[in-house]
Parts: sequence; C-alpha cells; structure tokens
Amino acid sequence: MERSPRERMVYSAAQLVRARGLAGTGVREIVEHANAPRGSFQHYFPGGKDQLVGEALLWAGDFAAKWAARYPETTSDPTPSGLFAHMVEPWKEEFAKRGYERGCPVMASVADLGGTDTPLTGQIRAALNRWEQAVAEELVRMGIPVPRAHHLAILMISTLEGAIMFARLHHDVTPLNTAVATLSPALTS
Amino acid sequence: MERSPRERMVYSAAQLVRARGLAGTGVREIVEHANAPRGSFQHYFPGGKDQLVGEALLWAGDFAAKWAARYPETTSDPTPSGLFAHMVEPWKEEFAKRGYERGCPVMASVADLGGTDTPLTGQIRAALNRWEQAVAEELVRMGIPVPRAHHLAILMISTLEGAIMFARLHHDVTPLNTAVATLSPALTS
DNA sequence: TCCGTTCTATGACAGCTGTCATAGAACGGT
DNA sequence: ACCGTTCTATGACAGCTGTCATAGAACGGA
Repeated sequence: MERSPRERMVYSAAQLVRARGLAGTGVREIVEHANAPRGSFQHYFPGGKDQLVGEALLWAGDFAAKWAARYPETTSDPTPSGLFAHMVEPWKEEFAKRGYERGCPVMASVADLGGTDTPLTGQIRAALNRWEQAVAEELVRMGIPVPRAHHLAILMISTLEGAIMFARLHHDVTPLNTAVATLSPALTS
Repeated sequence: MERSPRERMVYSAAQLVRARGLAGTGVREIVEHANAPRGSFQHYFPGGKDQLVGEALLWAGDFAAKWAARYPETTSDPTPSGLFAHMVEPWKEEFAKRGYERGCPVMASVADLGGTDTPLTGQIRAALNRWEQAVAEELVRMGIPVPRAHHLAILMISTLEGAIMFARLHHDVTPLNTAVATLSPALTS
C-alpha cells in the first residue's frame, strides 16, 4: 500500500496543478508535498518539470477514462444522460467533501499553454483524448453511432469543465446539478 | 483613438492572461507589452498586480456581456440556440484569424485560484456574473422564465468554455461547431 | 516665476523559479 | 569484501517574480 516516492511525486503534481495551476506550481513544492527526497526528482524525472507534469496529466486522463468505463456497473438501464450524471458525480463529492480548492488538471494546463505546441502540450492532448475516447465508447455501447458518440462526448466534457469552473468560483455545487438537469434534452434525443 | 498608458496596461493584462494564464503572466511583461512606462504601473495601480488583473477581468466580463446584449441586432427571430451561436461566433473568428494562443481570461484565472477567496477572486466572480446576467437577460427577452433563463445561461457559458478548451488544444474550431450543433436540443425545448 | 500635482525613471530588495553539478549513501549480486 | 547500480543529499547558478523607495520630469494654475 505504500507508494513509491516516484508515484507520490506524480500524484502530488496532479493535485497541486489542480489547485494552483501549472505555472503556479513549483517543483520544490511538489517534492515537498510528496514527502519525497529532492534529489530523487532529478533522478526519476531527468526531463524536468515537463516530464513530471506530463505523467501527472496522463495519469489524470486515465483516471477519468476508467471512471467513465465503470458506468455500466452502476445501472441496468444505461443512458447518455445517466452517463453524464455519473461523470459529474465524483466532482460533487470532491467539492462537498474536500472543498473547492482543486479543479480539473487538464483545464488548468490548457489555460496556461493551450496555444503553444510543445511536447507537454501533446501529452495534455493525449490525456484529454483518452478521456473523450472512453466516454465515446460508453455511448457506442448504448447503440449510438460512432460519429454522434464523439460529438456527445465532446459536449459532455465541455459542459462538465465549464460547470466545474462555475462551481469552484461560487463555492457551490448547484451549477453541476444545473448542468446535468439542463443538458439532458441534448443527450436523450 | 490613442489610448492612455493606463488603458493599454489593462488591455495588455487581459490579453497576456488569456495566453499564458494568471500565474504565468508577469507585471513587467504586461508593462512592456503595453509599451507603458514601468513607473506608471506603480502609479496607476497602487494595489499591484491584483488590481491590474482585477480590472482586466472586469473589462473582459463587460466585453462579453455587451456582445451578448447585441444579439437582437443580428436577427429578427431570436432563439436561444441562435444566441448561443452568436456567443460562439467571435471565438471562431478569433481562432481563425489570430490563432489559438488566447483563451478565456476568466477560465484562466479560475484555474489558478478558483479555490481561494481573495479580493481578486471576488472580481473574477463579478466578471462572470456580468456575463451570465447579460445572457440570461437576452433569454428572458425571448419570453423564457427567469429561473430557466439563468439555468440556460450557465449551461451555455459552461459548454462554451469547455469547447474553447478543446479548440485550443486541438488547434481546430470544429469543437465549437460541434457544441453549437449538439447543444441545440437542450435550448429549443 | 513659483509651487503643487501628476506622471515617469531607475535601482534595489528578498524570495522564488527550473536546472545543473557534485557528492555521498544504500543496496544487491558475486 | 568488493563493485556497480540505484537512489539520495546538498549547494549553486542565472533568471525571474512582485513590491518598494527614492528621485526626477512634465505639466498646469496662481
């Protein structure tokens, strides 16, 4: 159950980026937050901050993808809007239990360097793609045609991201509920 | 037509925050970008970076609000999904003409300090509120009940923000078109 | 001309950033 | 016991951050 310093650093990187943004998070801060030896950062991540953050982003993308893939386990009558509610659910829990400090790491990264085209940008793109792909796959599993499944996946993730922004800013989860309730007609048709 | 150094700094602050994020933008960079005297920053903004950025955010919120309010001028048959398309339009133009460097300043700010509760956070909240209010007012003008108008406004802005993220990351405007087309059923019912 | 206000110029401050260089410890196999 | 690999420790580097202090210029009224 004890995670290695390396894993802890990746995890801490993700959490801190979620809270303070990409440029707002320093490597020393990450190392300290992970209770990891400072020298180990250099050893495990010779690619520097970009490598560490890149892995953290990919990890987060996987996490979101896996969560989406677990939707069928929760119901015997899967629907698109049910899937969306399932995607929103952990965010409601996060905010209710842990406060509004942490947002979405992908959004945070795109905000800082969405326009650039670096190796790190590629990893952010990959992280988002995994997530979107997983959501689309669930929709296809419900019988939705592949092209529309991707359109809906983009719509769902887009709306969720924006709703997260509202929720954090207002320190209130109701925007998330509003999104679920109001987006529904776009998903059921 | 010549804008004052003060105005130029506010404007430059907005543009740079849009591109590099809040923590990723330095005051010296803003001053230089604005071709403003460095000493003037201290004079016009004794509140420091927070004051400057706060004004930039409010300016951006006003800008978005005014754009939404101009929707009725563009059509004789206003509809919610028409309004949404109107909101998306300038972003398609921005990306097509100026590239994907600049995103939404509100989103960028929330990403960096959405969890905190500082005076600056309050101004971000105010900026977003102005925008949301303006959108809701347009919806009310179409005969939509006030509560639902606010729900739809939140939905529209949320989806737009997320779609902007997609577009910047993929260097492609189609997520914006996808959002407009796919969100429509949620707006027309 | 004098004076007060408004604006600009410049240098410095402590603190942080990411990165690198160098060294030492810990460990496992032989 | 020896040695090579893996991991950790520590100090330093140039460069940047936001802020402050102090000074001077420019300007407009009396």
